[in-house]
Amino acid sequence: MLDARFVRENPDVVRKAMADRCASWSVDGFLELDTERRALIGELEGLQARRNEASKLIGGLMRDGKRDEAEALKAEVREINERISAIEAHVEAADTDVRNMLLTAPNLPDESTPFGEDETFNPEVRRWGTPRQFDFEPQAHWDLGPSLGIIDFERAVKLAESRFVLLGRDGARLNRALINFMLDVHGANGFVEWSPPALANAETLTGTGQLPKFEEDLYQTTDGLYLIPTAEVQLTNIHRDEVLEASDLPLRYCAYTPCFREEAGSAGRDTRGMIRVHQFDKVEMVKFASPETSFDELETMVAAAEGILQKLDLPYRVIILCTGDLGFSAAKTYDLEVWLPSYDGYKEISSCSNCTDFQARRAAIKYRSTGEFKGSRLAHTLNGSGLAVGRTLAAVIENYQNADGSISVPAALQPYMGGQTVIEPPAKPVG
RNA sequence: GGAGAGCUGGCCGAGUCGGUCGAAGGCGCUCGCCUGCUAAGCGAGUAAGGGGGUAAAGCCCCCUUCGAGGGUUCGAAUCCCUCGCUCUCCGCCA
Repeated sequence: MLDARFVRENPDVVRKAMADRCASWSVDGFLELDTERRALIGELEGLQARRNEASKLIGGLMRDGKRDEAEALKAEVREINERISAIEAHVEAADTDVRNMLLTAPNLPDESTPFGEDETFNPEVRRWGTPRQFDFEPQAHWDLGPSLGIIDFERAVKLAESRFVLLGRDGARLNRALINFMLDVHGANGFVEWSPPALANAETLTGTGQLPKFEEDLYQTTDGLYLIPTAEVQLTNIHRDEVLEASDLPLRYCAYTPCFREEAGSAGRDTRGMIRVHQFDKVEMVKFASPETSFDELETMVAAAEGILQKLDLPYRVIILCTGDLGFSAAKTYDLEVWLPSYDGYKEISSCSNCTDFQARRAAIKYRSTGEFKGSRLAHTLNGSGLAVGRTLAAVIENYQNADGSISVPAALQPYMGGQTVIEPPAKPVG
């Protein structure tokens, strides 16, 4: 959420930010609602002040036994109250209008976020590793997985519907190995591990920005809870309505959770394999930082995500999202894209963002510092995948495949696979 | 699911025959004093959100908030109703 006062005082800055984002949020529409709201509040508070004053007088008159004068005042206050309740309804409506509008405004891009209309303008920052040259025709994971008996798309449809995945045998074990490996690496880097609920309430999802604007992307339960689309939601909201100590910052958290997404509006995209599915595993990182250090923390968060890919020896590149491609809550975002032979290109596997005070304002996440400043300030929140496990699994399968249809287990994962070094094709066809 | 107790400021915790209570006291914190150092001690200050005033930092005025919402009243942390959450006991259960 943007600061209403900032929008009021810097309309041109916000206008430019929205234009850069190709967002349709109307600054003028907001200013109009905001002005109306403040006028109504002024009117209401004037009446309330008079009522409070009169009530105090009544108290004194009653004590002094001046009943008649008190009764006259009471009658006056009754009248004031009628006017107050009439205006209150208007103020409430104006409050709701302003808040709703503010809740649908995306974050302001940081000045270091490059301008661009869409993803084709995202500049590449760096590459790591070299895509492997195969001396045989490499298979896509959606072919290789089923033939190895470690991914079963057809039965997943039977169990749920399309865009779900059933992992089996060494596929399930490899998936679990990846989760444990990622958590261990992040833990060694100082990220505190959590295991949060997979369901979240509306307030939580509003705090991180999924609600109210993106409800159609979420699975909702019959009693009003939502399946989390990412652990970012829970990790960030851990400190909702809290005041942190500056000396504790930055806080570095991580968690493994399943993630659930409706993928509304992406019909026809990435239809094959486990790249875009309704449920996937992810290890997520979240940081709480002071405004002074948050952009440095973003760099080290990207490095932490890169560390996983490097240890797995998977080629990748880092891009920075331009203004037109930036997510709703983010001021600056780096994407990590892993090399996928089946796509003959790089595919997003991690997204690391600094949301500055945008989520903190929604979720009331503050920090205080004795001596440095009075009161409390909004913290900055950051989040990043470290990494999307399903896509990592697909990348491992494709990049580590051998001519005989087997898969080598990356060295970093072997300790998590009981020392196993290769996943072999089954002796007889998988049934 | 049944019964009971509770939900107050950064934290703990007073506060019910409704008024001067945004709220005693304590802890913590800030500033100052004192003390070879430290600890202890002394004094003052210290909730959040919103609206307005001032050129502006400071500052000043006002409104709202004692789990949430509604009601009674001139006036509610205090009375009534509904809901949520926490705790204890019972039942059930991975």
